[in-house]
Order: sequence, then structure tokens, then C-alpha cells
Amino acid sequence: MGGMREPLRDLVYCGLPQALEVMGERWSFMILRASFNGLHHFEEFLSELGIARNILSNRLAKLVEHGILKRDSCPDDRRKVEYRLTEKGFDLLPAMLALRQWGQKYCVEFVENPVLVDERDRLPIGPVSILAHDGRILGPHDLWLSAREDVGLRADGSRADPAGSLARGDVVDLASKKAVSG
Amino acid sequence: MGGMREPLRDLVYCGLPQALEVMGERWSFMILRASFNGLHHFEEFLSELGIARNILSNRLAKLVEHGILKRDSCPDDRRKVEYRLTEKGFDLLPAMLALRQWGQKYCVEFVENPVLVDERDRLPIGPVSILAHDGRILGPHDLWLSAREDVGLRADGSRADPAGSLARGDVVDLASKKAVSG
DNA sequence: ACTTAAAGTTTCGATTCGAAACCAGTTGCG
DNA sequence: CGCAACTGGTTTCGAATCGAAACTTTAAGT
Repeated sequence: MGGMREPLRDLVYCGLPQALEVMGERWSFMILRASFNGLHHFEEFLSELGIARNILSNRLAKLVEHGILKRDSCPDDRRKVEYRLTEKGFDLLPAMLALRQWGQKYCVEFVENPVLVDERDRLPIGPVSILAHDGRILGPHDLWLSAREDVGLRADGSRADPAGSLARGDVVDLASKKAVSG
Repeated sequence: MGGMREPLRDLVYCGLPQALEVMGERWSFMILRASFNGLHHFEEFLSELGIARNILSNRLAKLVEHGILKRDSCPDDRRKVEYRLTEKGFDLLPAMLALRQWGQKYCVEFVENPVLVDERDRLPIGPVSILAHDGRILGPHDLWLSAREDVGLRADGSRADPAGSLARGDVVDLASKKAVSG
């Protein structure tokens, strides 16, 4: 059997609700973006984002609590506090960019001016993409939801070598899948 | 000049706030996930997600309004209404997966069972990735924010051929960049 | 005609958001 | 030292949002 339905209720097994617990709150992504942009201080976030003081305080605390930002007081000026992205925080970049690119594609008519480029050749980056284990770019319709035991088991019965990726798996559209090959 | 700071306030130029206007609200991503999973009806979403009736109604309306879902009444049973993803909705898959993979990596200890695989070989997909114009996978530290006019202008003064991607650009960390090469 | 199903709407209390005021350590300066 | 200004908060309180439960409406089913 191929396309299964995911158990949506079993939140413990799914990364999405967990991710949304922090990042689903208003301003979290905007604060993250500001961090990626090199802002580090409370008053910087405050004036650049136009967020309310108490909410910013609350969000920063929550982001720190979840290990996305780390909070250090500046040694040179002990009034100041530095908020910096952790590795866990940096790992949200694909999600943030994907969301942003989507918004850019569908909701913004202007051509943006500071452009995100590859440091190597200074050419604009491409779209954030879903990759197969071998690096091919996958579209929404190239995906299939499979029972763990059936990983690598092709429709024709042959079995691919599950050498590569192992730990990462996900959600998906199976209505269209069912039609296509179920 | 290389790493610039993005104008965070000018929301019209940035796709992120636009994207968050819809997807930033509670439940939007969960509804999207359910849609990807093949749910199409109000009562399905209701029982699978455990969301309040009025909120679900509100969110579905907003998702439809923003062109992420389309709403059709079933011809066979005119009590029923079908909510289906549009192309615009499908295009949110990378953002949703990226978020989910992040949550999976950092917040969920269980091995998930229905695994998302490549339809071709039925092997688990890889992580959602930021790609260079030529397909190389880029990490958070391979990015640079460049003025539009300077696209393709390398640090050493040589110019890369900006043949490929043109319309897609983005945000980023420039504090670390400044240190590295500014 | 009566019952049930699907998809909402209404109502109302609980939570969250947001603007503004207030507060507490530092620091800079005369 | 004494005092103003700066930084990063907390408090307060009205407005908006969320959520559970009851109610409404249209369409099948029998």
C-alpha cells in the first residue's frame, strides 16, 4: 500500500505543531528576520519592527527559552543585552526564506532591492526547494507518503537502496496521489 | 559595497509580512497540512484538527480569500463543500515542510512513521534547502545581501554572468557577513 | 413529514495584543 | 558626588482574538 493518511491528531509525532508553538506566534518570524539582518538589541528590534514593548519582551524571552536566540549582556556596556541566533535559530532560515519567497511571488508587485545572493558568485539565490535524497528538485506532485517499512519499495515492487537519508521524513497531499497511483 | 541592511519597515517591499498576514495566524499552517494530506471538508478539518468551529470557519474563509484554497460545493451532495489547494496553496509546501523538518529535528524525539518519500524511488526526501542559481546547496553562511545593481559583482571585482535567476531574492544575516568580508 | 448531516453563525467568557506609563540598573558628565 | 539620559524591561488597562457551546440553515435520506 502506498499513500497513507497521516495521523494529524498525534501531535507528539509531528514537528509542525512543535515548530508553530514558537514560530506560530505573531512577530516571531519578523524578529527572526531582523536577527538574520544583524539586529541584536532590544531597542533596535523595537524601533525597526514597530512592535509593542511588552510583546517584544515576551517574544524575545520565548525565543530564548526555546533556544532560537541566546541572550548575553554586553561586557562593555552592562545596560545593553545582546540577542544572537543560535544554530537552531539559523536552521530556521530555509523556512523563513520559503515563506518570504512565497509572499514575494504572490503578494508583492515591487522588485525588491537588496537582493539575497550567493556569496561565491554574487548571483541571486534560487527558490528554496524540496530535494530528493539524490538532490533532484521535487515538486508538490512528486511526493508520496509511505509507511516506514515500505521505504524504498517502488510501485513496481523493486526496491531502491535506502543508503542515503534516513531520519528526515514528512507530510503530504495524498488525495491527488491516490488518484494517480493508489 | 556588499552586505547591506534591509529596510525592515518598508513592508510593501518585503514578502514576509505579506505571507504572515495569512499564514501567521494560528491554525493556518495546520489547516494547510491537513489539506496537503487530502482533507477537503469542513467537518473533516474540524474533527482531525481539534480546532473550534468558528475559528475554522474564519480561517477557511481567509485562506479562500487569499487564494490558497478554493471553495466549491460538491455537485453530488450539495450540503457538502470542498476546499482544495490552489497552485498558490501548493507553493506553500516548501515553507511548510521546512518548518516541519525544523520542528522534527529539534523538538520531536520520536521517529515518525508515515514518511514523506520521493514518488520515483520511494526513498525519504532530503531537507528543504536554499539553492544557488546553479543548484548548489547554500548554508546560512553562504549568503550575502547585495544591492540590485551589484548583483553578479564579486568581491574580487570580477563579474559573474547573471543569466539564470532574476526575480527571486531575499533577506539575511549581514552582521556575520560584515565580519567575514565587509 | 421527520430525522440527520454539513456547514456555518451567534454568544459569551477567557486569553492575548498593544499603547502608554512606570521602574530599575548603568553610564556619562559636570 | 549628584543628576540626567539610556537600555531593557514590567504594569496597567482597553481592544481584539480565541474557543466552547448552543443555535441556524440548507440539503439529503427514508
